[in-house]
Amino acid sequence: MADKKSDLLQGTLDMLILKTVALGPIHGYGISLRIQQISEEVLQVQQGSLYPALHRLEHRGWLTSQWGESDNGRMAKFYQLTPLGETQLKAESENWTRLSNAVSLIMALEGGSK
Amino acid sequence: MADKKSDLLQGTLDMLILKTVALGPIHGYGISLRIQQISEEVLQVQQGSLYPALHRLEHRGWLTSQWGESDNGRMAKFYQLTPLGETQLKAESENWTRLSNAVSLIMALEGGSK
DNA sequence: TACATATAAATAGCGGGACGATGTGTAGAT
DNA sequence: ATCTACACATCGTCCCGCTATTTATATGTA
Repeated sequence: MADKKSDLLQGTLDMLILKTVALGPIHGYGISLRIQQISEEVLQVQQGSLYPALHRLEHRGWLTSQWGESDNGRMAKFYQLTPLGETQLKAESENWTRLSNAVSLIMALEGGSK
Repeated sequence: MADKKSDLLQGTLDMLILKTVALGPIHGYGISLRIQQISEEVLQVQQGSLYPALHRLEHRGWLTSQWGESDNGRMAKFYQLTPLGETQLKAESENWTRLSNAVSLIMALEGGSK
């Protein structure tokens, strides 16, 4: 209610996933752990956000998947980036830089109160 | 379709409005112009996003408004920040810094494609 | 043995919010 | 007379992240 801080910046999840997968094939659960670790526990990807997002990205042709075995011998679905996905990642990355810089321009202005 | 780049980073609109109003009383239409100008035409606030957001913020007690006369002698609703709004702006601003830095951590990683 | 925790995937339902489309009205410029 | 800019507003849609829940296996521990 009122202020409900999200664990993510809305709209960045797809990009974060693509970027993480771009580092090398990895399964879904691993993606969420990696994002959390690299962001120093700031970003947290809920499973209810993660899996729908993965299906979305696969459905759009940015990712492909195949079942394999994880480190501890469990079945897991491994994702990897398609060429299309690479293009998309680049586009989203540039868009992020553009927009976040623009936001910073506003937020850096002097004059809080009065 | 497929890629539909937004004019904003989702979730930042409230903060941008609060920040813009914090610079001094200003009317709605003026807010959208200011954000556009300061961001060097990168950020564009659609009217269909702007006015609902203003009402939302006012309803939450972060802004107050009163009718007045704009520069060119037209009627316009001028908004100003409440103390509560100031607190909120500060909170959202800090959250933005925290999250956007975290996103940058991920995006700055080496290794795009193998 | 039983239980808890971590790993791993998935879906359903909800709610917020940004957008496009549309509507109203005035003032100034061509 | 018409077009553009100014100024406010609402409606419907769609996207997407969250909570909650389910299913299942492996490891560790009491």
